Amino acid sequence: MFSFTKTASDPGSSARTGVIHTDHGQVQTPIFMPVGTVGSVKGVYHKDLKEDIRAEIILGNTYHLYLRPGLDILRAAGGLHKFENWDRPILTDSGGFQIFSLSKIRKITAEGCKFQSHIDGSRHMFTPENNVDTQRIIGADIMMALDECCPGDADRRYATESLKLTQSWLERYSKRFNETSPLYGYEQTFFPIIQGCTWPDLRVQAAEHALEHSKVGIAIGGLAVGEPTEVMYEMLEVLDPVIPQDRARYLMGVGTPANILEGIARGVDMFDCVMPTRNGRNAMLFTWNGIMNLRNAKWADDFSPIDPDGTSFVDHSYTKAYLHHLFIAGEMFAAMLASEHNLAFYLDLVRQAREHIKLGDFTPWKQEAVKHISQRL
RNA sequence: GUGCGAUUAGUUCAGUUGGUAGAGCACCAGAUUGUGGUUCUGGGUGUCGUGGGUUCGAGCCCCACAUCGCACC
Repeated sequence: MFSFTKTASDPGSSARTGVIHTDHGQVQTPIFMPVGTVGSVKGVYHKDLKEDIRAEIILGNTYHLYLRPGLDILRAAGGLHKFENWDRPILTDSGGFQIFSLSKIRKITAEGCKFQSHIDGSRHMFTPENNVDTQRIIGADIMMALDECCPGDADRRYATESLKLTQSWLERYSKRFNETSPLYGYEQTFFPIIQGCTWPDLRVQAAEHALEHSKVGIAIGGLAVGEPTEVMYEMLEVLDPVIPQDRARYLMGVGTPANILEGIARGVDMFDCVMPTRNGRNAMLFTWNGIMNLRNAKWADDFSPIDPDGTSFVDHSYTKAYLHHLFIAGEMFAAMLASEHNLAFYLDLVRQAREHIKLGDFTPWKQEAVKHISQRL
């Protein structure tokens, strides 16, 4: 039975721990979910993802998987889990964000969203109904509702109209979800998404509506899309008391290590972000001591381990000088090592957060940690 | 040996009728938040082969030399 159970809470903040039960196993929260857009966490073996990084759940993306390899292949493969050989939980984003960020030519109507493929320009349409069907075929444990991601600098009028559309799509999505069944023998659930841009009253209204369609969890979307970080935190503080304690809260697309700890302090349980992998491929490494750009010339002759405090085997097997060399040489191994390190760090980050919540000293621990992890090395 | 051509940033090259130099890549930095192995922003790092000459002024015109390339004895 799909469920979320809160297991402990921090006395000094809204931070809490919990467990999500799925047919593919449990997920301890707070959790960070590595992003595996097209059915792979770029450059990382599944073996390492499980044993070294200790990922408990990964993402897939409906927009990308729908375009490639396409629904026929995914159905024939028996769903994404079998296709990519991942037996732990998967969450799929609906593709609403990609339509917002990738497609130059898109037309949003009450019916749905027409868009052109970024690959070949072919024309497609997502509706709440076919988006449910598509995510059924992909077979994610957690499906995300189709929404419109409102830009961070949108005006009130746009945000209001956008929210109305997201809400009507949610009702149709929910209806379709309840009329259909999983295709592969394990249970699926879906998370509605709270929009409302940066207006507290819109956010509250969005949350109350979304909660009507929430069973296990609920997502907070439309943040970290251009608004100041402080505004993002304010929105989380507005939503925290509105969302019942028995729902998993997922802050979509966030963020930096500091963002994650601050999000946890404001009651968020789940995070995903391309930052550890995409920025990792671009030589940015996150550590407990701060952020390094391994392309910088100053690492060229630093023969110390990549990260003496790191939990990944790569942290102790290779030196900064070597990784610097690989980046300058354009070797794909550089991207692999950096991705592995960063994901291991992100998972260690939330693991330690969980431990300190259980110990009851999360708040002072977090304040100290944020100082260190944010500085530039 | 002779003739022709070349020589400008790390590299490949551009450089107006003479007014102390630019571009791509590389390099050096910064950005990146529900991923197109990206993308964007900023930075010029130079004894214009060497030495003379003409000129108010030479990367550019003239002479010599050096090096490289091609062709021909």
